[in-house]
Order: sequence, then structure tokens, then C-alpha cells
Amino acid sequence: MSPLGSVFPRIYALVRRVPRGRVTTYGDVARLAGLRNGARTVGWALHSLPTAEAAPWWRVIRSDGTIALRRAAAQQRRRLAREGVRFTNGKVDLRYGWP
DNA sequence: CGTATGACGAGCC
DNA sequence: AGGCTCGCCATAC
Repeated sequence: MSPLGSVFPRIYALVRRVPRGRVTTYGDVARLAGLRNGARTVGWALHSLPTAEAAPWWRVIRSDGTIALRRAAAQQRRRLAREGVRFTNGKVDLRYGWP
């Protein structure tokens, strides 16, 4: 439940706070948005982003450091790599985690 | 208003 | 370690 407004806009606002070169997880964004177990809701929200650049969706990954996208995983890895985020055998080093 | 849908996550083999 | 199951929850229809 959201006191004011729907949840998606708040999720987008939170994702926009993730700095370049850092990553966060679906579960973390959900908790920051006030959802105790809303990781899937965050995934749904990012999946339905109005425009590709409305929020830095590529900085959101799974809790185990892997990429959640099925079709565009390579593109997400490329975007992250361009920001200096390193991968260790398919997983993002969680020391890039944010906060 | 009930059912289905995910870019999840934790737990259990 | 890697795969499966089940719970979760805002939306879509």
C-alpha cells in the first residue's frame, strides 16, 4: 500500500537515486519503497518503464548479483561495464552495492 | 471483483 | 553449486 500515489512512480524515483557505477537489488528497492516483500513488483515496474531512459533500470540486479533480464541481459551488462561495474564469472561484485 | 503475470527471493533438496 | 518450489504483491484484464 502506498499512502500517496501509486507505487511505480516511487520505485522510479528510488532507482533514479542509484549513482553511476553502483547497483542495487530488486528487494532493496522494494523495501525502500515501503514494500516488505515486493521484489517482484519492482521487476514489474521496471519492465513497464514508459521510456528506456526514464530511470537507470540497468543498475538494478538480483540479490545474488546476477542479471534478471532474459532477452537483453547482454545489453545490461554492457551498460554496467561502461560505468565501471565489474563482473566476476557472471555475477556483479556486490561491493558495488548501493547504499 | 477474481485470476493471471512477472526483470524476485529465500529455503530446501 | 545449481535447480525447484512456494510465497509475495502491485497491476493488467
